[in-house]
Amino acid sequence: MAQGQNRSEHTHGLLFLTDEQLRKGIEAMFFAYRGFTADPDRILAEKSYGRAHHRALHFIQRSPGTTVNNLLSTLGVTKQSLNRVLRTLIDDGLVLNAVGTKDKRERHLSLTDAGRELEQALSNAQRDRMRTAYRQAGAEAVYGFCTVLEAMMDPELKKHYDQLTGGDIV
Amino acid sequence: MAQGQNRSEHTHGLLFLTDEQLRKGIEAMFFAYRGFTADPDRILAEKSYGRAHHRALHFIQRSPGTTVNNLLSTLGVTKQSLNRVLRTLIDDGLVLNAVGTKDKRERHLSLTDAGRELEQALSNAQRDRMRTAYRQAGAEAVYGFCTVLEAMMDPELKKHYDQLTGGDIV
DNA sequence: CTTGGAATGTCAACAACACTGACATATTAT
DNA sequence: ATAATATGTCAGTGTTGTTGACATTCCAAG
Repeated sequence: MAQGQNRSEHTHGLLFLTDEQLRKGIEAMFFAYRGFTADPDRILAEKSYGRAHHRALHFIQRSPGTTVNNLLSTLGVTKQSLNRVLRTLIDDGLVLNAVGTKDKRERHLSLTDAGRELEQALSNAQRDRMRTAYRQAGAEAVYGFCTVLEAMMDPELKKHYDQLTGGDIV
Repeated sequence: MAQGQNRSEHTHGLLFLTDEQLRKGIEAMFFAYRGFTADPDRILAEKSYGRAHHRALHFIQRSPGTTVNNLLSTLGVTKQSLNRVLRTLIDDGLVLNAVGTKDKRERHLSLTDAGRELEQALSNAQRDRMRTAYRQAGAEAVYGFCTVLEAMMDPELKKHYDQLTGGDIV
């Protein structure tokens, strides 16, 4: 692994980046994302749910009472696509769909106890891998990890990210 | 962003990681991966190709003359799924399929000039974003980024990654 | 109060990309 | 000769995304 030897060098304060280094980063993203989703995917397969269900559960847990429209722009899919997933989650008693009190057009989404339970199981599996990777890599690496990822986001998505994370807790 | 203030602390040499920090990493992966694929996706949409075509082109470019079986285990899909994609790429004249000289059962895959051209276009788009993110984040961050991603990979996939990248060039 | 637009839900059709299972064909290894 | 390997293909299925169209409900502005 040649720890620390081959770190990228500065040239006039600008990073000198070879195609090789960039391709390595691209492949790292590809292979890591597979690992990132592998554990929850196994749980989901048992319950015949998919990754889309996981994402919905995750962001509803993260912002209880959120509206459909808000969830739509966070996930970046069409309402038809989200609705299919949401329909099964509501029918299966994992998600609650409450008509807004102030604006009765809006539906406020939240998790039921069963929903929280599944979300926890999925989240635990994913966080376990994350924790292991973080510990293996060390605090400095984790800081760099988040910094690069944030710089890779589309500005529009970065807004959602910042709103969710508070934009401060590394 | 509170640079450097809230970095994770050590406790007896072990990272102390809150659920919040882990969830933040999870969301960073989600939003960043969207950005990661956004630029090539736009090019692919024009040519009515998909992400699967991009992945095939990428890894064939990376290991010219690779066999179908090798590509299969790198991509982690079924041969039927890969074949569908490969079929169109061969028919469209982007990929060459050569019978093996030593073992005639094997097919060795490589890119044609047209294939190299498209791969370059896709790769450029993806590397541009990567380069911008890298420069924005700095050398230390890039090093940490790769380290965490590598720690997140499944061991089986890590092998492919190491083989491709030489496992040394950060 | 009527009208326009916003938020939501739903129907239908379609495409990409993954899966399983089964089967065929060379070719190599035993 | 037989078994195993590498590849290709057919058929069917499921998840997740897309468009387009249309209905409902409700808020807000004229």
